[in-house]
Amino acid sequence: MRPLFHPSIEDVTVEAILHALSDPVRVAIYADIVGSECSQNCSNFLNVSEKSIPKSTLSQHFKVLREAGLIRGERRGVEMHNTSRCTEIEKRFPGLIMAIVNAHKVQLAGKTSAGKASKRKPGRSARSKVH
Amino acid sequence: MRPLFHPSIEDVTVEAILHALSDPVRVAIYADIVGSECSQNCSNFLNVSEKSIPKSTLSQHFKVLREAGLIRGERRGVEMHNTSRCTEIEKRFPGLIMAIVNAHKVQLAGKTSAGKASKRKPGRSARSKVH
DNA sequence: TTCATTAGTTCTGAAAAGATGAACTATTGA
DNA sequence: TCAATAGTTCATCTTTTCAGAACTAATGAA
Repeated sequence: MRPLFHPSIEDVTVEAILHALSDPVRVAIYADIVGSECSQNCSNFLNVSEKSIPKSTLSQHFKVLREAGLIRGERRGVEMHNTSRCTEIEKRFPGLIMAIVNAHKVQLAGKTSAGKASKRKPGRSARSKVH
Repeated sequence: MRPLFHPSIEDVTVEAILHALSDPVRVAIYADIVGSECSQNCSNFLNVSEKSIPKSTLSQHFKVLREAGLIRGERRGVEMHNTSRCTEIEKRFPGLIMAIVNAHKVQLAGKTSAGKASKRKPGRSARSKVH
């Protein structure tokens, strides 16, 4: 198996980052990786969306995130450990990642309180996470 | 001719914004519109890229920007006046537009000084603008 | 060792999105 | 009324994305 490609930070482009994060599944994945202490493997995201996503598609999504320079993927035995490269990117494009992740939070918050203003269900939050 | 569609600000999504700005031609157009006092019509952008862009393609690009909620297009007589909706978007997604536009500036700056560090040609800047 | 299992990638064909020339619409000015 | 201009829409081609099937590589059990 061909080793995974990761661009060096100076080759990372805004276009690629925006493109990668313009997909709802990919931002969801990325937000989870950024927001989690421990690294995450792909299978944790099989149900990131309403309908479950085929693993070939997930694999492609991870590839897009990797090749945009957003995450680093490391094979650890049989599974994959994905970590975010956000400190590197923060250096190159200050504020970019924060702004995007925040904007997404704003949007999600708006969605759940769509019908009745700021009254949210007491149940589990948007996506429960396995740590 | 069907009147132009503009989403109301609460229907604007991060995904659509990122997608719209993940295209080099579209960010260039958008940056120009944001950075210019007077509104811009489409034909000003026929040479926004190295090779000239067909007007059907330009028209599509403007449509994408409009429907993402990034710009407002108004027919004034025979031509179109495009203005940015950045203050609205700033309210909904604070810092987002700034971060993206800045990131793009960083990237452009890095490109021109690629060979010799921070020594740039004295000529015209990346794109000259007709005001 | 050998085999089954698990995690992920690659291949391939189908579906969706994007680009663009040609035809069209609407406004202006001669 | 007609030509010119600015932009849109349509039809077609190209590119990208999706997802099932087949494949690879590591692990653990027999």
